[in-house]
Amino acid sequence: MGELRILLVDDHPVVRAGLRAMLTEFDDFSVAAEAADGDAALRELARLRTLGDRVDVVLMDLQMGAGMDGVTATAAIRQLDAPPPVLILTTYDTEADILAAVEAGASGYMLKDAPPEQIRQAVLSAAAGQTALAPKVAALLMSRISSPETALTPREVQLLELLATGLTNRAIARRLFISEATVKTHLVHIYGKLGVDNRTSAIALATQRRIIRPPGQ
Amino acid sequence: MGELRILLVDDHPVVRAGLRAMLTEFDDFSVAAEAADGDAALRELARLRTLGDRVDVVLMDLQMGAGMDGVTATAAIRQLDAPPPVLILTTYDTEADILAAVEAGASGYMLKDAPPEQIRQAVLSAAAGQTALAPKVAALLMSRISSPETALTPREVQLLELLATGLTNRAIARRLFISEATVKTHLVHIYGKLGVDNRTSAIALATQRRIIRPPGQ
DNA sequence: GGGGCGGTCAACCTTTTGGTTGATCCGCAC
DNA sequence: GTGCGGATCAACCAAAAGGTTGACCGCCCC
Repeated sequence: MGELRILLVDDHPVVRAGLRAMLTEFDDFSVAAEAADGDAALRELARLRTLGDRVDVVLMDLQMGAGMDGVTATAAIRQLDAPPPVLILTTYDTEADILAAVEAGASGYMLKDAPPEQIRQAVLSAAAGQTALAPKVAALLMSRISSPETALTPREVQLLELLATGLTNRAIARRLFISEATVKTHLVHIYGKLGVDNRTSAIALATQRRIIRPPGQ
Repeated sequence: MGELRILLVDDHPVVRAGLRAMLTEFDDFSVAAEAADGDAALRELARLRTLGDRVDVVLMDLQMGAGMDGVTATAAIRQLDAPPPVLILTTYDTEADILAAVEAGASGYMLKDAPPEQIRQAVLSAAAGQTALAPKVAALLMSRISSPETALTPREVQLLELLATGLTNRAIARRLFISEATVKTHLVHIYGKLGVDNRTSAIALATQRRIIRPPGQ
């Protein structure tokens, strides 16, 4: 089938240059186009299609400084006719990121610290319509489906979000029109599920796991 | 003086490949060696020196998955005889990172989302013994010295970082080999400067103002 | 050598938070 | 209709955090 045509999506010029160098070192890949965010990726994809140009794999970062993020872009790409497979290549292996990416239709999830050969193999797998997961990612998914009892309820997540803005129990109670006692009850449940025993580590852990956004967007 | 010899230190093979490609595209730079963490960087530096090989600039990431982190490595390099200038190239522009790097003896602080030309210029400046700061970093430092009464001291920033990881006062005290009383004193000062009155809002505000990185990143 | 500042510590008190037990109400599933 | 889980609330106690006052030391600067 000749060389594989790749669309690189990453907001860092350094990373794009690295992927380009790494993939084209052996000549089974070529870079069809580059984009710095999701919007640009969609534009490039549309442009290439009108040119009759092929894209076999989209290599997509998740964290994009500005513009459309990787998950949204992935979902948008999968809405197209005969969409190319999207392989996520990112820095973080957090639960929420992975779940969101898979739900959006990604066909793989690799980490940037992977050795070049692993990344090349993943691109090949994606192009062949197979899925490719980094070992760490696969392990995390397995451990998660085996322990659903620690999932937070929507109300608990809402509490956690207010907690992270720095509100006291009383302030949270007023905000939600419930009593302080109820807030405390929710917090105890949250701490139990997260395996912590105070609000700051709850915030730290929930931020790490991408259950909530870091304070300040 | 011929081409500049550079030591690349970054835990991501992709990023190293990108920097290599980006810097050697025009032939005023050449890569003397690469390292995936601080320990390896020191080893490479020693090895190159015994070979009589020159290193004009060390290009260093701060967040290194395993091994010695960038700040520690920078400090160690600056302890050497006739140390090469160390240019930090990282993802985050938070006050804590910047202060720590400058204190460790870094001669510049660039962000990975910078355009290639800016990075090349920064490397040239560093090699010439000048300092090179990304515009965002420079702006942050300026705003800091223009309002010194509300500026946090390095020690206070350090406390704030530990605070954000979810540690209790006692745990912070043990970590820093000081008493709990001292921790509380620092916290009162921090709250006063930030205009808050509890630890969670201090974390929220400090994250928003990019004084510290969001927990777990 | 005096003054300011950052960092350290102690004692004391108030407020907030954490943890437990037990209870009511509601919606949904079997 | 019985049972279960989520959400609500109260009372109580223990622990942690917040706030104040005052103190000492080392360092740099004028």
